[in-house]
Amino acid sequence: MTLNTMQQKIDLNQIPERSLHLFKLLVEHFIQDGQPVGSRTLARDTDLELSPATIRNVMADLEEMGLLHSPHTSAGRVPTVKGYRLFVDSLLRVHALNEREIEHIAEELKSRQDMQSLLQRTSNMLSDITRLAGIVTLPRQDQHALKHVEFVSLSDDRILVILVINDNQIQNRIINTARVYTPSELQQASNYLNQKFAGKDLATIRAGILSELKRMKDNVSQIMQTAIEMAQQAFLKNDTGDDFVLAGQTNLMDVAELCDVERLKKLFNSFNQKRDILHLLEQSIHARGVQIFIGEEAGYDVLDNCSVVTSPYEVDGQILGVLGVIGPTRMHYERVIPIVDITAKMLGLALNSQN
Amino acid sequence: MTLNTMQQKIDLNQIPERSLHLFKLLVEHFIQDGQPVGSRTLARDTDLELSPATIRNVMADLEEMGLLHSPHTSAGRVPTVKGYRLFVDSLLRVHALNEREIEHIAEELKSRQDMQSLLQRTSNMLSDITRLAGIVTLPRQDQHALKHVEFVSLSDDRILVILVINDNQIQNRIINTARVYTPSELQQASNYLNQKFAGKDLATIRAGILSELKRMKDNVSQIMQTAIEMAQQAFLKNDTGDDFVLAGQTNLMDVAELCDVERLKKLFNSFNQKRDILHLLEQSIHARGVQIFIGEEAGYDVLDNCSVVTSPYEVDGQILGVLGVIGPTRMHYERVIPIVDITAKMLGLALNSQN
DNA sequence: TTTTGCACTCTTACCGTGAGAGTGCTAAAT
DNA sequence: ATTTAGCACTCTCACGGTAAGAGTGCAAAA
Repeated sequence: MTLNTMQQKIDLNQIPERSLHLFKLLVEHFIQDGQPVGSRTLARDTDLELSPATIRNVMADLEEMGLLHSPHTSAGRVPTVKGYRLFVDSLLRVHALNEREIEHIAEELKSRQDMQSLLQRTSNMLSDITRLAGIVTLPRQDQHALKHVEFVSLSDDRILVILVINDNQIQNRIINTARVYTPSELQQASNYLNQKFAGKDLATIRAGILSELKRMKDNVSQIMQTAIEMAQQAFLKNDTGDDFVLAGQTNLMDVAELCDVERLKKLFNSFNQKRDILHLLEQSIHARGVQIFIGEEAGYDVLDNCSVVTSPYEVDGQILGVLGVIGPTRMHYERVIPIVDITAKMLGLALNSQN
Repeated sequence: MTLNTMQQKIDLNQIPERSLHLFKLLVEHFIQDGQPVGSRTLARDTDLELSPATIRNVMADLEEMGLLHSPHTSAGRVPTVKGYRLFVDSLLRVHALNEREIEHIAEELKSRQDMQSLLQRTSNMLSDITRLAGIVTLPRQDQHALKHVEFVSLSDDRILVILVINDNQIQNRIINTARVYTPSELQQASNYLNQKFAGKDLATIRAGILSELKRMKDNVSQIMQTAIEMAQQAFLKNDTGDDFVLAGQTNLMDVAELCDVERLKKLFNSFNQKRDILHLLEQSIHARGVQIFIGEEAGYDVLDNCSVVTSPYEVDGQILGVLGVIGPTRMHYERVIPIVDITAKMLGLALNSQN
């Protein structure tokens, strides 16, 4: 399996077979142990019978093309971002996971719980088996169907709204009201709303509420009026800010190239602010299959030296969200990619079986 | 305001006034800039007209008593854990917060929302104004009153249970059932349970359910049976593991004495596992007022070089949980202590006003 | 086109040195 | 009996020099 290219600046045919082979070897070597790779090492490791000098020439060419880089005169070479791109898009062959691993993932995801917990668990699992940071976005709820709405009076002017969305997502909100509502009013209101809106998606419901409000001037049953008053607040778009779950951040502290407190702090802060990471993830929500962001390619400089491997997850062909893994550019892509891929699929299945 | 002592190994009267004065000065100096403090510096900074040599003698005595420590021969002195203890318990005078600060805290806490969000917000605020890590435990729910229970059918064998506890805490659980329940069955069951158990605390309810189960053999109305079946699962004790909210961990990355990736990793991991931290916090749940844990005093070696300042928060005289701040032993106690103190009180007020 | 040989560069670890900071001790001063 | 001055001592830290090692690039030979 070879990944489809995202941006193809390099013409594969322009590069001799042998150079590509050596390049691939070099990247693999570097991913393995993080040290710049020199010509001697490479000569020893390949079955091509070549002298270090020849390999030096090849490496010089590759450097010219912008695929490699020397930290300094007498260090070996290290892949550039462009180099990683080429490697990942055209050279890498991922291993299929063995059955035991697949089994393990399936096992981990099959428990029957609400969606939030399931996603949390997925994130944990991703970080555990990759030893990197796992990330899973919560689904946008707009396009999903309301299953049930319920009101509970908390105090004179505070009402708890419970929205059940799509059979497995539960959302609680508290709304403040201008007057006291009796339990039976609330009961009737929720009956009315459930009858009218259950099964519709939230965006539609919001629109529906507005049109009801207009009609209300004319013929107003008391029940309807209460219901609509409630609903107006209850269905307000709320950006919880709680848009993804992250796990295993501490795994990143083991990675040598990120092992600088300043850098780590910036990275962790951007995890907390969520904004940048969210932007990045949104970019991949409509990609088919696994997508890979390398280093600051995407323009977020906190992600310097980091790669993000993502895949959307879906139920019934509808994309709900994105999951993936954040780690150093120097990660074992051939292992991480299929893990992300399979996990996304399994999560889709797990969510589907809940209906 | 002087804090009451927790363990008093040092007899204050055994130490000359002057030594105490110098000791206090030294600790304050060290807290200020983190460098070991030498005799010259101290001689310069005090208004006592003493030569460095005299001060050296005093310092030697203090070291003898185990209050100070020299990193090496020709460094200045640094407080030991025992030294901090003395400082915090007997020497420190905390500044009252100025009105602007109190105002700010009140402002931050007065929004009317559910308890979980309020606690999250409190934690954030603590970390923001102290520039350290803020922590707030979620209340143990056993002793609190059930306000309302509600069942929603999700699919044939899955039912959503919504528990409203104490007017402001909401808990969702999903339970699996052996057979299909109709909506009206669920409705009747919840009516029954609400009528029977609303206002009682969860522990009592669990006990009540057991005794109902026994009685059931005799006279069984269908409704009751359903209700008790549901309730049995619904009120199972669940340790969510989600027992405290932490904020501002990244603030700890600025602290020089923790600025070692290994150490930070251990610390963050213990935050994630929650167990140790929770144990520590539980120790202070029945203390009156602010309590301070210094370094590995409490036996958790991840907290080496860290102090934890806590205070329980309460509503109507009943302690709900604990909040506080985690930072380096070298923190500005005279500022942090009143912040934690006031925040706990304000949080109590904020929670109270919700009823 | 590939290889050999070689000079060159850069990093890293190691060592020795000297300045600076702070100590402890002894003897003198108050 | 304290306090102080004087002084030798110790330890850290920053600096510079050196030598080893790794890897390069280039020119000339194969």
